[in-house]
Amino acid sequence: MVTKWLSANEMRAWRNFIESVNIMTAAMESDLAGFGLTMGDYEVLVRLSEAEDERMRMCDLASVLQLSPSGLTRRLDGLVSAGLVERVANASDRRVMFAALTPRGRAKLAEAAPDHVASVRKRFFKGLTRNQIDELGNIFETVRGNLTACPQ
Amino acid sequence: MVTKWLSANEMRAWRNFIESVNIMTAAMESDLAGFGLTMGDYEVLVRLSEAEDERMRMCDLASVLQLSPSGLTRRLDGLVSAGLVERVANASDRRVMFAALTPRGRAKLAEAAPDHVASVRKRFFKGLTRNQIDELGNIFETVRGNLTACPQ
DNA sequence: TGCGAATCCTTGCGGGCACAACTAATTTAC
DNA sequence: GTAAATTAGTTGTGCCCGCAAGGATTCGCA
Repeated sequence: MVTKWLSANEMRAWRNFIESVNIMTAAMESDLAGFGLTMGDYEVLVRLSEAEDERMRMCDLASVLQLSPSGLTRRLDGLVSAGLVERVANASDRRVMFAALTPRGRAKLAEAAPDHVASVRKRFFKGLTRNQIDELGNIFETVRGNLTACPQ
Repeated sequence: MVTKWLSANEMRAWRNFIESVNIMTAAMESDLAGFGLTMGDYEVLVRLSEAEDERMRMCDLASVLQLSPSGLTRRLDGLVSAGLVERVANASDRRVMFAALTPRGRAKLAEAAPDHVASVRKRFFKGLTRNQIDELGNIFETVRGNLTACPQ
């Protein structure tokens, strides 16, 4: 089979994308470090804050966070010992554990969120037009759809 | 200071972007695993193959790969023991080490590249129009420029 | 020339995560 | 109704990486 290499414009898009992701994640990670949170921690707090009763089953949380079961267990360990999240057993199905936001977790998220949003603006949206932002939404909706459609 | 939260279209762009990155990197990592390479390994081989004499100074390589010095040392350890890269001392400045592609490294890259390109098409470009790809190049050129302009 | 500062790389250490194996609980199938 | 299969979560192990410290070399400037 003949390989169809990337065209010049594809290569430009791909390289700029990959390098942006690498640099941006490092920068945003360090932006959040001042609050004693990693981006992974922050994601957990956001997801829980948006969930019904501010709690989610471990497996659902692992799924949306794109994390292995063991990875989530360890990430939660840190958040639990920091008092931001607590584990809650479920009486009706004793296999499952809920991760639940604590008042301290809610407060920590409220404290960090404005800074994080500013970080997203500074690192990502700065200099982009309204049309470009809409187009980004379209493009990555397509990409995400493809990825979930053919998972392997 | 009043927080300027993300608008609906900004939130849509950001979420789709983040989730796409998470899922895509995992998928492409597993695509490459069949060749015994991680994406990090592959990046090293690509950079070296494009460099003059197929070799780069460790610190330059670490810089372009967005990697700490120790991280690069360890990543090279694996590639060296696999025989894909070799360390070459520099007589004129004995502090520096070169990472140099070996014939086996060149062959491994040639072997894996077609599959990797197909992976990029399948995971990223699939379903995007020519205009969207060009716009992606523009957008992430802006983003990358911002990131390198204000490193912290 | 000589000594302190800077540069380059490696090593010790610890954190974060995946895989596999394990326990516990629930569901399915016969 | 019970055994097998499935599901949920944790733990052991190992890899990858960053930070801090250290050793070697070179540079800068008096």
